[in-house]
Amino acid sequence: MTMMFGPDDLIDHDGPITPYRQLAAILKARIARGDWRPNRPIPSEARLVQEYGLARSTVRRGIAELVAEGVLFVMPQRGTYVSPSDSTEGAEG
Amino acid sequence: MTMMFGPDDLIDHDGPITPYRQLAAILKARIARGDWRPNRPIPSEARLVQEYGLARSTVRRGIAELVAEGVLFVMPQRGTYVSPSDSTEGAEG
DNA sequence: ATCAATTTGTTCGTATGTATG
DNA sequence: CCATACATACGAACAAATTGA
Repeated sequence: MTMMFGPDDLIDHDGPITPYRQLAAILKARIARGDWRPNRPIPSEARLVQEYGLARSTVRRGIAELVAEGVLFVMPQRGTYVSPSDSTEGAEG
Repeated sequence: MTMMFGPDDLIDHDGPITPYRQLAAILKARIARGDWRPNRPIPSEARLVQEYGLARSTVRRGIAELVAEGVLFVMPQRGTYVSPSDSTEGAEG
């Protein structure tokens, strides 16, 4: 299996895949990798803006993608969190 | 081998070859020459319209020709990209 | 209660690019 | 050629709630 994304992967603004989809894929990969655990917050939108060099609207779009997938959930004025998974977790808990 | 087309080649509107085929040949030559790399966008349709003095429909027709050949691929609302080739491209990454 | 910093929610404007007529 | 529609991206500004001092 090949690793598609990493924590320090950069966004390819000229690539065929839209930046917000690239971000969604990167965040998804980082979650799967365990960078952020269930019920734990991911970096703030502002932090992701800095880290990946994207506009905030683009970051929000990428996050919205994962919220729609159930990977993330948002607590307004609090943060964006990794959804608790029903199958993946529970091993060591 | 001889170089048939170049970046600043012009379209011969009175010649026996239709303009859209001339454009397709020009673009193909420029890709082979390395003007645009795999997974990188070629100039926008509007840009090609200006550069070669063609109608947009003609540009689109020429592009469609190369898409059919697998030389280019289009990402809607994003751009037209050079297909990643397995044999035509150079060894240098 | 006041102040400041942080974080998500929302809207507006501008630009680019394809899709279609 | 022009006009319209849609999708995407960036930038800026403001609102609302949270947090900590």
